[in-house]
Amino acid sequence: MPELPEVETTKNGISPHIDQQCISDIVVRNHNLRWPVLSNLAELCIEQTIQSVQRRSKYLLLRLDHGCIIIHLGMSGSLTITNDTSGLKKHDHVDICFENGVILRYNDPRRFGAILWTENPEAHPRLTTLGPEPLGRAFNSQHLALVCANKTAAIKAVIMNAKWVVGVGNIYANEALFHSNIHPETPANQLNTNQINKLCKQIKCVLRLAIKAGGTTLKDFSQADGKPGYFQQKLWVYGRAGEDCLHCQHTIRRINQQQRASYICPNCQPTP
DNA sequence: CGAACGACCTGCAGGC
DNA sequence: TGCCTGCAGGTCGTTC
Repeated sequence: MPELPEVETTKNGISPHIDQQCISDIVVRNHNLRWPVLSNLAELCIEQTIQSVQRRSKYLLLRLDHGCIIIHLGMSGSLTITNDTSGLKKHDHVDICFENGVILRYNDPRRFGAILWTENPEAHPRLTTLGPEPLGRAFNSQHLALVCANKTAAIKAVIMNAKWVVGVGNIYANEALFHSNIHPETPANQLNTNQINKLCKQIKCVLRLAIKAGGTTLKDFSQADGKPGYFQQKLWVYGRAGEDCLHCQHTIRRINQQQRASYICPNCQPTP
C-alpha cells in the first residue's frame, strides 16, 4: 500500500494519539518481519515517552527520550490506533501500548516491513544513504539535472532510486512521468532542461495532491479498518491499461520495466 | 561506481 | 469448489 503520501497520512493519523505518551509495553506476536524485531524491544522502550513522530522517506520515526523506533510499512503494512486488546486480526504482528490505554497496532500480511530500534537515527545505515525529500527545497531541478547527467539508466529507475530522491514509488513515478510527457524508458541523460524542470515540478505536484487526498480519510483513521485510500486521487495512467488517455483518448499501454509495471500513453509520452 | 536481477512473503483475481 | 498462475503500492543484497 504505502507510498510516501500514505506514510505521511499515517504519521498525521497516529501522531495526535501517541505524541507525548508514555510506552507501557510492546507486544511482539511475530518477530519475523523483513529484519527480526529485537527480542528486547520492550525493555528498551518501556517507560519512555514519545517526543515526536516524524517521517523520513517512507520510514516513520518515533523519537523517544533515548533512542528511536523506526517503522517501515513495506508493501502491505499498516498502523492503526485502537484500545481493543482482544479484537486481533490476522497479521497483527506488533502492539505498542501506552499508559493511557492507547495501542498502536502494526499489521503486515507480507511482512516486507520493519520495526527497528536505534540509539541514533542520524547514524542509522537505513537512513544515512537516503536522498533528499521530494517536497523539500533540496530536491529541485538543479539536483535532478545533476543526478541525471551521465546516467544511462531509464529515468523511471532513477526517480525510484532512494539514493537520488526518496518516496517516489511505482504509482507516482508513472503519474509524474505521464504529466511530464516523458516515456519512462528514456535514458536519464537524454532529458533536456525543460523536461527535467517539468519532471521535478510534477513529482512534487503529484505527491502533494496525493497527500491532500489521503488527508481526507484522516478522520476515520482511529477506527478499526481506517485504511487510507486513494479514492479521492485521480490516477491518469497507473492501472489503466486498455483504457482511454484522459488527455488525448489514445489507449493506455502497459509495459514491463525492471520487472515492474509501467503505464504510458503512447501519444503523450513518445518513445525515446 | 552504475545497472540488472533475484529474494523476501501473503493474498487475491482470473482461467480452467 | 479447487487448483494453478501471475500479479501487487518496497528495497536490499549479490553479481557483473
